[in-house]
Amino acid sequence: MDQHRLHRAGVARLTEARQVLLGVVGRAPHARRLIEDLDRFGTDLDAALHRLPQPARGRHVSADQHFGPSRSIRHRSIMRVRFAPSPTGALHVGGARAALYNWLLARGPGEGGDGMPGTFVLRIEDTDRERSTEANVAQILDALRWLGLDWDEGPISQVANTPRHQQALAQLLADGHAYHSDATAQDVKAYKEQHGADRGFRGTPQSSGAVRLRVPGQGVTAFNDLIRGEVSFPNASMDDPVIARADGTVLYNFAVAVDDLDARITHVVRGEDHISNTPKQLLVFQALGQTPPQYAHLPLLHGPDGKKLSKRHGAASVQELRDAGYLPEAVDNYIALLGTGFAPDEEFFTLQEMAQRFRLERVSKSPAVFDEQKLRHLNGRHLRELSTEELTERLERYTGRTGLRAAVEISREKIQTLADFWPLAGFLIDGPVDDPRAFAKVIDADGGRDTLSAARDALASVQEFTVPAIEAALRTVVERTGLKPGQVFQPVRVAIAGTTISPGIFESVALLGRERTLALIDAALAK
RNA sequence: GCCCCCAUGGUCUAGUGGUUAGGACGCCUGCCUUUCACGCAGGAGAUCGCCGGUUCGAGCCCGGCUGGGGGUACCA
Repeated sequence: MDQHRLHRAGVARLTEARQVLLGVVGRAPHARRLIEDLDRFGTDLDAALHRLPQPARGRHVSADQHFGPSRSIRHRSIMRVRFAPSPTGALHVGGARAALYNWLLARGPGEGGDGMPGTFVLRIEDTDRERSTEANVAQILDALRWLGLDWDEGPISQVANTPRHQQALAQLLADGHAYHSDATAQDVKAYKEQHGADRGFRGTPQSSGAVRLRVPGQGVTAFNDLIRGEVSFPNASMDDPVIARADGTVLYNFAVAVDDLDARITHVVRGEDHISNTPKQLLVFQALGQTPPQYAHLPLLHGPDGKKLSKRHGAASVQELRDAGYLPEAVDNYIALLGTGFAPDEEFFTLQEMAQRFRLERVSKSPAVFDEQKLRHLNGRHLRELSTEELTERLERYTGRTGLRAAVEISREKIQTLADFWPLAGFLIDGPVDDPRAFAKVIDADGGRDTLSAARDALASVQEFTVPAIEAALRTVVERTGLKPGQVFQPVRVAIAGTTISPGIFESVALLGRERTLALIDAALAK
């Protein structure tokens, strides 16, 4: 269709196409060749257009092996996406975001807004049998559930698909798309020293050894990344990748392609660290004679040092975030924000709202730095959205304590994470904490004890021990002494909480009750 | 080294040819006030990485450069 349009446009457009080529692919060798072709064929549109690949996304071009979005895929069926973590460790926030984006895609209004629900497939990439563990699998599933990211199919174990992998491998071996080779890493290195660093390794077929995929000597392997646009790799610079070990077990780049094919995945959305794996997988699809899915590579998440986020940057796993008292709602909201905007002037969203608004093509191309401060802020907002019942439940689960409801009620406006609760309100349940500095500064200070005992007397004579009555009594002390409110309230606070941080003082006193409050004040005065 | 990707205040983003470059986090000031937090009202902070080009006009288009990142495994 695009070719026809070009046809109609005539020769004049050829010059423009040349310009586009120059702009888009720059000085890549294959672009040079294409441009030369265009120049050589001049007005021979048919010949030139034959070489001119399908424009994708309006004006991107590619050459040779092109795997762009084809209309047949786009409109053929519902979107099938997958998240495929390898169980070699806990679920990282980077992985969590990849899972989230896939989930948003599947739960969203559908590609092109056709309203069709998508399917979210969960696959466990466990072909690295050295490092994969069952415990990690369990932990990853647990983290996904906690985040509220439910899947429609799976978890599928990649190793369970071994027979199919073997069958596909045999096929490639039989039709010459792959060959055995016992070349070692040293052999590859030596090959490059001899042929040049930008020369991909090409082995010679042998009767046994690992299996390598044949990469074409010429041309490029390109694809239209849904986030980045055209991405292309010169075939000549790619090594023939090893797709199966000498013992016959398959490797990642081969297994992924076969599994994505079998699961009829339509969109592969994953981290940018996979971008250079894509041509290898594309070549597997091609060797198998199959149409590949569309790809979208997410920018990586960085730590404050600008490097790929990892354990050394602190709370980098979902479990750690949970332990730090963050809410799944906030974690989802925050990591979704790291990479795309949902609205020009608002950032607070629920999963459902994000699913409605999420657009793959709007995802940022540049890496984002994980900023815990902002997560805290968002967490506070989500926390305040919760009903007191719900928040109490979560807090009781988090602290392992019960009977927190009343304390939660008077603390909820003052905490940003679940972890903030106990340091603020724990004294209401377990009694005052020990903070000698606060005691010295507030009670041992000039007049501290006098004020405190005046406050004690006032509280002792309150008729009904309610918040308004308590407040009235203490304010009377303020008036009578001529002190500032804080000078009266702080000693009481330190007496009952042990420290200067607590929920509202009247509320705290009321919750503790007269007996306990007076006892605590007496104890403080006696200290 | 080689292949690939990226580039708007400290951080996350909006902005696709004409804007005083918008919002959020953080920071600062004031209000509220009982500590903390919330809320409200203000403020500081960006030569839109640099240099060219196209254009009457460029953060937006093109090229080069620089910088950053990813990959470079018989790991995933």
